[in-house]
Amino acid sequence: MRQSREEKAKTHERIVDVASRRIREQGIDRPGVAEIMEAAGLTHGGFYKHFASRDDLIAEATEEALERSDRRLHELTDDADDPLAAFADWYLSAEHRDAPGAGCAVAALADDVGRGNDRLRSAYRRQLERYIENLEGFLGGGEEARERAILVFSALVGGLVLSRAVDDPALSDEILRAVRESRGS
Amino acid sequence: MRQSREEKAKTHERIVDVASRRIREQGIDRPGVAEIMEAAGLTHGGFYKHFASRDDLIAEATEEALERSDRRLHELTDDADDPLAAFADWYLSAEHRDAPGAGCAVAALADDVGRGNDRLRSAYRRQLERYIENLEGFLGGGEEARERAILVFSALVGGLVLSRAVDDPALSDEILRAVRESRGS
DNA sequence: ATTATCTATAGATCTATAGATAATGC
DNA sequence: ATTATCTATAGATCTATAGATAATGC
Repeated sequence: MRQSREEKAKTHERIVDVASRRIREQGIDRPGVAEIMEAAGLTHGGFYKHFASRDDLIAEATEEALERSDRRLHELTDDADDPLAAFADWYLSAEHRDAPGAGCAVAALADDVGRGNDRLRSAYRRQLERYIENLEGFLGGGEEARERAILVFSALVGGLVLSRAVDDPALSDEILRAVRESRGS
Repeated sequence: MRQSREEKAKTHERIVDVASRRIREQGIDRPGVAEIMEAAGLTHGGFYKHFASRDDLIAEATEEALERSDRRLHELTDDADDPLAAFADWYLSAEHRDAPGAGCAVAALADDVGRGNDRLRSAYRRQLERYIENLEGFLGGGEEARERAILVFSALVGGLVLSRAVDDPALSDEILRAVRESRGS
């Protein structure tokens, strides 16, 4: 059942999309090649005609997840009156907390990338820089805007990962609320 | 080469110590039973006389790493004039960033615990509550001290994990400095 | 003829167990 | 006699490859 070249490109994309979701949900180490291929509607044997290795897919999937995070930021803020509020309210929402597979890769993969290879760390740094630049703009630019942007984004990431790790829903909500309402001030 | 009961208890502790360090360095999934036992100076066969399963060791090692984080906080702050500054300065130091295996487990294991089982999440929540209570005290108590404690700790955790994940040393230092100097204000 | 995917499997790695060994402790 | 650790290995799982199949595209 061979597909056309165009179909193959779509298949490739589908594998990367599935993987980019699974690694945010399960971490970089857990999802196996067979699991990812099955979720993409394929058998695992064909995998190596698309990727040189599992590591290669993970790197592509990480890059895709990070770029998707950037597109999300623009969707949320491009037309917003108060872009910082729009972004922070989504970032620290229960919806975002409860759907890591569709959420910010900078938060979901922070610890994994900290232990990862150069390709992962480089993609991660590029996306973090984009986040910081955007927040800097939201904060009006000026003298200490970059420093404040870094502080605000650190609090958002920290609040989100903490809210996901605790087993007490009330505490989890409290964390989201506390960081959201202060908005780093 | 049998050891005494007392020796066995020490061996058990040594295995847990090694594991608590390795999981902070490599993540919860990576270090294998054989690797941990070898680092503890043992062969892997004896492992199951100490633990029911690998999961069981990981849970004990996570609990140990979290409690160690609490002891560290007290060492740093019990005699400090400005306990918040003493804690934040260590938390966001290059030394802490560069030695995750000996550092705060709440940061090193945040994403892993978010994907983990109830035992891990429960231990994590208990340690996070202790951190918050202590920071609340450092902030002088009062009306909004708890909310501010949550905000400050979120920024510390976020700043640390971001500084570890990026591949640019200058940016990494900048993140530590930005969050440290603002101290959540 | 080429190639995208499938079936089948080799080889490596990892958890867990079985049985042997040798020192402890009743 | 009991038991802490060791050697050896079973069984499962995972990455990667080989060869077959069937549709594309020169």
